Amino acid sequence: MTTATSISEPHRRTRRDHATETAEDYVEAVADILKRRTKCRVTDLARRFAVSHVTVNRIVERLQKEGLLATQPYQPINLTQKGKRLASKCRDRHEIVHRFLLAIGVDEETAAIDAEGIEHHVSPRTLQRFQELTDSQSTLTRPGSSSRP
Amino acid sequence: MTTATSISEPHRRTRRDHATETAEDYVEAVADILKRRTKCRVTDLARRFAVSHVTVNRIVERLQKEGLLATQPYQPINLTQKGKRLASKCRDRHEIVHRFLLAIGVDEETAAIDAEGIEHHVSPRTLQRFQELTDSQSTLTRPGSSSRP
DNA sequence: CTCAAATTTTAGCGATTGCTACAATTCTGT
DNA sequence: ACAGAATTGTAGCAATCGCTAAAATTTGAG
Repeated sequence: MTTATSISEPHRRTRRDHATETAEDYVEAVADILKRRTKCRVTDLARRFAVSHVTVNRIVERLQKEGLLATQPYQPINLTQKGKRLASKCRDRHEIVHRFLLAIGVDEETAAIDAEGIEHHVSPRTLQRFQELTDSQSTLTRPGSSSRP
Repeated sequence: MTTATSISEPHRRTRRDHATETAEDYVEAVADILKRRTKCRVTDLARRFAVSHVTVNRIVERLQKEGLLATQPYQPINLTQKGKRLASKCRDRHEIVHRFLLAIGVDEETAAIDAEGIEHHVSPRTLQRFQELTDSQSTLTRPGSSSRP
């Protein structure tokens, strides 16, 4: 074993992974917005992510090239089939994480925030355990008494 | 509440947050390497993160400007007091997440990988629940029991 | 319809992180 | 001590994401 300290699998190529996270956040957001309103526009995404519309525009452009989003100049944004599939997967994963956090006694607001950050880093195996433990809500929900409101 | 759709707290300014994650990963790595060997060098970090030594070099330079790392040209890398404090905090958090994943029945390898990704996104409150549930290892460790009730 | 408002796009800047190629320095074996 | 190996630093490129300013387009009010 030449360099078997503990390097192998972990430690992602951050740059690429961050771009992937962005893609997931965006398709998830577009899907969510389309569920509430009739169309999703650059401005909607800019508000949601609290960034400028210019930033959104460029990211949408990239995701279009990657075949996740579809749009025409000055027109609303739609999901491709590929985008819909990814959005659905992300949504499921997101909800499992969110419900799990609630199940172990994390308050609603914290759970919402943490789920956003955690969702991209949960492997299928861990996700499955989250799911199982949320379903069989054995004795998890037992925080000394949920925090103070 | 002007725009209280559900935007407020979540959704970080990714760029800044990613830089912060990198900082945490690096001080944590430097601390870990210094615990095993006598000194930490650029090459060690390049191997660990599977990136080129050039990338490491530039990041070390940035973290030095931020007062987390200390080094001289062509010399090994050390942690400043501030860097040590951050590394210690990250290490604790990392271990809590890791142990929690093991406690809920995730296999060792998956737990190691996921802990790396999750650690940066766990709030103090969620971390506390992780800790509490790991300690009181009630009925968590029960993988494979996918029996339907 | 027409003109102003809202929205979207383009141009251009900076920061961070990835790379290769090459130069500079330190380390090592003889 | 010295030459070659290993390590570290520099130069310069690209991708992603953040911004402001200004141009282009669409929308909407009168």
